[in-house]
Amino acid sequence: MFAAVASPTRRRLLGLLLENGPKPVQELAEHFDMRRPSLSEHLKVLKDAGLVVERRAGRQRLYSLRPEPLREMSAWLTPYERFWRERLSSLRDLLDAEDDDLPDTEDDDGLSSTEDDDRDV
Amino acid sequence: MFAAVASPTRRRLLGLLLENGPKPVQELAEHFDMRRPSLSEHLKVLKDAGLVVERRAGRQRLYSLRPEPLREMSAWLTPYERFWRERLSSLRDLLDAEDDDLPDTEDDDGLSSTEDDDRDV
DNA sequence: TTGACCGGTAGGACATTTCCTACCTATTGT
DNA sequence: ACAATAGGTAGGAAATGTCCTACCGGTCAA
Repeated sequence: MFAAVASPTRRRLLGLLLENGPKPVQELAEHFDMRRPSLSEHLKVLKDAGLVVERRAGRQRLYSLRPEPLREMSAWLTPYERFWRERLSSLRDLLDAEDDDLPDTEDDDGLSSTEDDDRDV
Repeated sequence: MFAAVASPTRRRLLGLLLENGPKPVQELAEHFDMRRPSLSEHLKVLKDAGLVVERRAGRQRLYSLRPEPLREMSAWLTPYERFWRERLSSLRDLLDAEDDDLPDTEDDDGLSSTEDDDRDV
């Protein structure tokens, strides 16, 4: 599922379905500089990932968005969100960079290989 | 960046850095059934995506998590989150399935608000 | 029924990813 | 200086991904 969303083409596809609702393949293909069978393959990947469902309507297939699998991504993200909120990471990056600017032997710190200490900001 | 996170190996790597803090390559490699150079390549991908930073410490390189780029993923997710919360999609899936099985029973009409924008251009 | 249309499948070309084994440089301890 | 250690780089093999052109079956309209 992460792999399905990793493709810019497929993210765009999901975006179109999100904004415009269910659409047949042809109409989706108009938005891309790509032949229709390739789009069909991308849609198959999305379907296998459970991100779209296909519904037959006459001679066309309406594809529509099914965002549930994205909850998994949202859940995966959560602890990282917490991390970047707790640590104010951009500031921490700055401190790390300055730390990197002191290449001399820092014998006062000991350079413990097992743990990095949580230092506040 | 989406591509960087698409790999299970790299997600695991990020998870290790999240839980255990900065680590040298060797110690990370112990958790994988993979040779060290391959891990190095995965770390390079993560570094190019801005998801980790490398800090030289003697003869080892400490890799640490930099979660900021994940905000982009979180932002991308937002409208879909809204979508799945608004539409109670799992219920909708059930109704769609029954609708597909019994095409003549249209006793529900509360969820058909999106069907009108499916029109040719 | 015949043709036009929608869209999936086959399979081939090409690029990218992912793993490996060698090999290299930089650092550290003796 | 020398050997050992940490880890990146080269380049090749195999697997996957992404595009294409054909082609095929299903549906609608005359």
